[in-house]
Amino acid sequence: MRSKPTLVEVAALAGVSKMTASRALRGAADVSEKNVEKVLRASEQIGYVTNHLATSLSSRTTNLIGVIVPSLSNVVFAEVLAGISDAIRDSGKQPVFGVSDYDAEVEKGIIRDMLSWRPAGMIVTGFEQSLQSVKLLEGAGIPVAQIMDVDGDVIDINVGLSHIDAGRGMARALIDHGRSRFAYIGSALEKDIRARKRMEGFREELHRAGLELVDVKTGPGFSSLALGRELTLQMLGEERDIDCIYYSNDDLAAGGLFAAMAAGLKVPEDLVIAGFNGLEFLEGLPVRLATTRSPRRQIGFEAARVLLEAMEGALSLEERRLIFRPEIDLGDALAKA
Amino acid sequence: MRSKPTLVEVAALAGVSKMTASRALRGAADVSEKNVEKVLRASEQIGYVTNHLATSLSSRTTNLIGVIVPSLSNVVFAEVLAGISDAIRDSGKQPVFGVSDYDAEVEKGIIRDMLSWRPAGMIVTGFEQSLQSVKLLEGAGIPVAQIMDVDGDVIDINVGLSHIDAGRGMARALIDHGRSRFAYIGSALEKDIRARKRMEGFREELHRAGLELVDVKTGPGFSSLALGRELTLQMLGEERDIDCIYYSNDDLAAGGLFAAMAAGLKVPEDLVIAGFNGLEFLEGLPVRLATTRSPRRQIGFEAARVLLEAMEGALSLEERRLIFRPEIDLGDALAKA
DNA sequence: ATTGGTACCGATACCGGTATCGGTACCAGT
DNA sequence: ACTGGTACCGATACCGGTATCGGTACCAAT
Repeated sequence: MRSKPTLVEVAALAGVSKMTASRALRGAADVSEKNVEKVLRASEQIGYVTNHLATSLSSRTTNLIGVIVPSLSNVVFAEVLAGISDAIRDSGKQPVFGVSDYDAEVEKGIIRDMLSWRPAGMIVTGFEQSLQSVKLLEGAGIPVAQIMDVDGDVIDINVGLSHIDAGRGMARALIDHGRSRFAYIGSALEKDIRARKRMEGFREELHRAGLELVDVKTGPGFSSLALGRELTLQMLGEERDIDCIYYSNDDLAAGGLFAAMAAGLKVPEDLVIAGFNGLEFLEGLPVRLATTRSPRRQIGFEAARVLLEAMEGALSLEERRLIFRPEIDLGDALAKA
Repeated sequence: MRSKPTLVEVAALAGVSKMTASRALRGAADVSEKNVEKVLRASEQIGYVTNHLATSLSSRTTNLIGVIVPSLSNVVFAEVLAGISDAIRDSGKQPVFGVSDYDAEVEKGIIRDMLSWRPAGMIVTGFEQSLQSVKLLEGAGIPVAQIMDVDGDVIDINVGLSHIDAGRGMARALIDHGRSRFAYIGSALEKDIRARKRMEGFREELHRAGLELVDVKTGPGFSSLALGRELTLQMLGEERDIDCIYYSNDDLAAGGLFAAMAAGLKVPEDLVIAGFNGLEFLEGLPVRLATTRSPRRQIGFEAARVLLEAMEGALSLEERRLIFRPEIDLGDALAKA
């Protein structure tokens, strides 16, 4: 099988040196119009595709940006990735995605793999990197952004929101709304550290108000409607007279809504249901649930933007931190306060 | 900034030639135990990370597999990617993801970018590649898998299901179930070719039974609960006495369910709602909707598996085709037939 | 005619690895 | 002592580009 054409072949066809061909293809200066023309035509004709391996090795820079998220089955991260893509669209940079599955060991492997391609920058989720991962990232000599969370030790760049605050804020809002018998339902808290932080913030704020969680139920696996429904049915069956349930996310909360409906409860009158994320699908539900809108797309966008800037010139410490304030929305509960 | 350590530095520290260091690190033969030991220790000590750019350029092979999906906000593709990851986990290969946003031009750009890294194989979604894309892929001299769909011109490897058949099958099942006044609700049909194929298969089968679509509504954007709800409310408002709506996917269908509930209709007794995909979240809904289960994770897995095999040895034509039969599930409608 | 500047071009030396091939050392067999 | 085989090692030549630097041609100014 004939292998792919190389630059020398293009150059030969165009009747110039490979150096001139290289310049022409890159749109560099110091090439005559005529030759640019010839090279482009030659390149087109034999279907030349640049070999980035050689380019990057030679120039000692790549256009790669490594991005690691914990999951893709969660739309949240799809939106983060979309934000990142938006931000780097016209930069000539190229994102490379990896999924860690909420596992620090897996993440370490991905980081190693990615660094072996000498990316120009890295974006990782949260602060749960293993010590080795941190060392790898620090040693890479490239800008590194940690996103989504802000409660942790920053390696270099940090863009996100405080999940502890998010939990506190929701608790505050719900207390102000007049609720008093709170419960919590979550899943995979051992892995989803940010969900746990929200729960802890929530509990803390309750505590400050002299309240506590009447009941807590957690289940295996990640956010799923069915699990939320299941756990909620169980909880409601125990007749603890709960008037508000905080869920670790919107998916579980929606499942909770169906459970409440099945149990004949009015939402939000009898039971306020609060989730987290502010996912779009909430708008299609029969009831507007309470939630905290996380600016996930923006987080992706801004993280990538700052990363690009950091790749250009030096940024000050505060330019490397971006903290978003999550927006609390009580949904239908607000109207009926 | 000191740049990353190279192989020669490892070799120097270990007191061997870089060739020996190279062999030791790769676990190749022809190196004494003693030297392997020394090299490994030296490598560890200075934190050596192999430079894949050089490795791949030199060896003229990469461990990269390019994967292009149209969207990530659709869980379906997240699951496809998960299947692919599973399949190549222990192969030493590394997936690289790209998102085309259902745009053939964007896809072409991504294909170019990916090919410039000389991947060992490519996986693309559907058959909607531009002519240029096809030429690029064919010229790359690597195995190429087209997934999800099977109704089209195959470049090399094909793993998926027939969406036309899926549409036909659902129509057949619903007719057999006793429904007769059908409507269709979909979104972004101009871009989502597979959804359109399902619709056409559906319509065709109705036609064969002497029936037709009483109403068709489509909206902008992609699958969303809110849109499904909206369009369904509109449709129900027109009082066309519809007893079954086929949606382009489960998300819209779920929105349709809420609309039906809001309109006081009993599902599935008064109105059968049918979607597509068999997403997990259906299990959390108050009613089991009708749907077609697409084996998306398997498709990803098998496509990657066949791709890997194709990279090893030659595969016969039929080994390069895998057609899954979608499984139709009428949900609660079945019980109440 | 000489000088200086500008525009353009190509030879050469890498980038950081691996393929290849020709040693050297050492031991077994005769 | 000589031969042949095995185990191990390193020099060298690439892979396919780009950085660098030193030309050459040509024109304007002196």
